[in-house]
Amino acid sequence: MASEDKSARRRSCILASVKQALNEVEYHQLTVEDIASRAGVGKSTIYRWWSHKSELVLDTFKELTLSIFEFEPELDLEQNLNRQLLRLAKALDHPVGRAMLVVMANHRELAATFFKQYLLPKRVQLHQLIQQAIEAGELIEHDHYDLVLDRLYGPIHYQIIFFNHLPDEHYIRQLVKLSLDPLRPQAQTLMRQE
Amino acid sequence: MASEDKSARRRSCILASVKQALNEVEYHQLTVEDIASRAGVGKSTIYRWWSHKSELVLDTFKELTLSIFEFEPELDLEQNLNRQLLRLAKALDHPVGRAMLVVMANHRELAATFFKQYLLPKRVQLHQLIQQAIEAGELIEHDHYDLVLDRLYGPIHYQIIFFNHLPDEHYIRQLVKLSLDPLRPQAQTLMRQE
Amino acid sequence: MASEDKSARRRSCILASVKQALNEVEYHQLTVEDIASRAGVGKSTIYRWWSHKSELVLDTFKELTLSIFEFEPELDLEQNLNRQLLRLAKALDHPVGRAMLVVMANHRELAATFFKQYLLPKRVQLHQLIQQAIEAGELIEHDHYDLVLDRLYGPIHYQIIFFNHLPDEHYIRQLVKLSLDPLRPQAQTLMRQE
Amino acid sequence: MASEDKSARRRSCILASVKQALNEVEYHQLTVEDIASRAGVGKSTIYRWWSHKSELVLDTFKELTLSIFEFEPELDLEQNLNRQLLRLAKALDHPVGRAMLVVMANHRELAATFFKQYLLPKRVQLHQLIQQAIEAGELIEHDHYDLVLDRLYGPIHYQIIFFNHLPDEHYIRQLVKLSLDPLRPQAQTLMRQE
DNA sequence: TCATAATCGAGACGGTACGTCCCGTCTTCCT
DNA sequence: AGGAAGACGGGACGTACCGTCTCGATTATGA
Repeated sequence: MASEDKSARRRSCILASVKQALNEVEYHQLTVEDIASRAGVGKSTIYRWWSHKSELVLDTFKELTLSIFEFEPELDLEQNLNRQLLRLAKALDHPVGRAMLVVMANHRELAATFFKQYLLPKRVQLHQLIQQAIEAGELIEHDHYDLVLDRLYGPIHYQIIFFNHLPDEHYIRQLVKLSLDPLRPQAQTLMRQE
Repeated sequence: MASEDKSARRRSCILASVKQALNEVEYHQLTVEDIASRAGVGKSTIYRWWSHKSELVLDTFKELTLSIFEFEPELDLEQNLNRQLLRLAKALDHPVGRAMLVVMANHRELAATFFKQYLLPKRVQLHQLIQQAIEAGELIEHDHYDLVLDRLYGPIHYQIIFFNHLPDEHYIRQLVKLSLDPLRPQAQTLMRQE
Repeated sequence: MASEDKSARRRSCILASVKQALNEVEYHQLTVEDIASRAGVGKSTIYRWWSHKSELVLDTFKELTLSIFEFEPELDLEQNLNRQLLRLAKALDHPVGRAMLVVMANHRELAATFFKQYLLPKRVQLHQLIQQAIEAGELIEHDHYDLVLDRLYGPIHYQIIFFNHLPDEHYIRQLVKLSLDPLRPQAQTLMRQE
Repeated sequence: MASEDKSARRRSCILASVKQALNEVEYHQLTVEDIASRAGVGKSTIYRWWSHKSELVLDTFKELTLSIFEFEPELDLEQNLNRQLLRLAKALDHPVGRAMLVVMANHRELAATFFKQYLLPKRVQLHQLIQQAIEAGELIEHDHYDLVLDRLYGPIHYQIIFFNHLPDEHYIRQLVKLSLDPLRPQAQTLMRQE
């Protein structure tokens, strides 16, 4: 229906305005009024769909990153991890990602919901990929999956939040390598590498 | 001198009020006026010493954690790491730590200064400790110190910010073990453990 | 239109709150926040329409005195002057008038604008009335209109500001008489009166 | 005693600083701290002698005008009035005079005291001068002394406060003439003049 | 084809915290 | 011992946005 189209177009126009605004100012300088006027929309239209500024930002982040978390079946696990973590790092370092991190820090309840509904599933996908590799005999079994994943995700977030610095490709490749090598069947001679 | 004493007492009274207030509300509900009235102090006194609410929170975190980052010379590296990271985790999970994380996310410039002046030195200490272990032959040499440290610090911050969850002692011991084992001279049989 | 009505009602509600507040405290104790809460209105609503507390007070004085400066065509010049100056005196002695005088003294630029736009026109009206009397032959011509008017207005303001005292009807009648008598055609025997 | 000297010097230095400051800013921008630093004096020294900023300003006005209200016995009444009112007008138009007027408007109680103790005596002197002229047969008797005086003082204050304008010599001479002529024994032909 | 309803922009509103300013007091330290 | 220097508690200021609410103008529909 025409009106749904219009609604949808308006919605993405608003999210685009959030993105545009965040390219110019940080989250705590972001105003709903500014977003509304950029989108040529009334403030009430925004509050009809999002109950808070923070949710608006989370949704913008979602829209922006929906496409980047897909696995490439033609690539192997390591390559997929490299690709994925690099994309994640870039998304987090992007102004919208920064804003999302602010919201996560600011609003614990909102953060919990967003994490469970959006971020956690991505993590689960990755977990499953590793699980498949184990079943395929490419990786040995172990009993600290969470740690393995945290040691992939954690350093990247840490670099961005605390060093204020986007990890480069080399950093990420090394990170993935260090995480996977000990899990390989012939892991006896690891750490002699590079 | 008497006046310095008084000043110092007032200062710590204010910081204590911040801590107390953060035990009741989150950072974004924190009010300078509330802090002032808890401390029995005028708002202007606070703004005389701290230019923003955020700096006040960072200072409170500093005061709270000054004592926890000392190494125990009688313990070995692994034990020291365990002890230290557990304390760090607890500090970050504490309301004041949470607030500090919000400030870090919110104010990038302030965050950069705070990190360089306060957090980074702690990290450097830890780095030196590892370096000493290498020179003592307890650990082998390698060339990705940053990664090693990020893989200690990152997961802890990640757990707290995203899972909203204080890592327990077991998690941390495992984290440290996984980080150190590959660096030990007889690393051939690692990953068979527990 | 409904919205204009509402706006106007809110406006006069705010002005009424100013008046009410000034009945209890003097100008320098007057608080915008207090006015707002009396009017059941947010501080921002006040600042949306008036840029300073002082303008708010001037407007309150205007509203209060709009109706008192009309000439009564059935009365003669002297009676009109008596009536008018008495009303003026009462308005100035009223708490709102006092506050207006404070603002006039305090903010010279604001005072100039207010005087030109509001007070001066009233004075001009009075001047024209005198002029008409001259043309009607009731008063003789002369060449110091300003002085004549200043000698009517000046003493009243002076009494109120410096003697802190509302001139009574008798004072004003005498003031008017002394000002008009020398201007009457048969002025030869003046000052013998009363 | 030396210390009294010093005290007195400090006192007049403070008053001079008030005057200097008022040459640069209006009363409501005047700060005690600024005065203190101009005078090279601590704030507490000021508050030791004056309980409020407003009293300080009134005292400054006193000091500035002490000398201008003396009658010149060699001049006749009209000349003395001219001289005196011109000086008064200039004093009121001076920044310190303006500030005094603000204080008079702002603080009614303070104003009452100041008026009774300082301004009223001057007015009484003038009244006595007129009384002497009556007794000497130069002026006729009448029964509205207050009005006569108010019609001298009032217009001058009115011009300064409302027209924001220092009355010139001509204005004042005319004002005095119009006030005195009707009181002269041969007052029959007045108002024909100039 | 026109009334009638729904939708939306514009932006005013009550509210709250901000960070600033300056008051008049109080303390400290130097001379 | 007294005074400059200036920190202090207090409190109003005027600003900035929040999230809510009201109002017409603009569409979109159904009689």
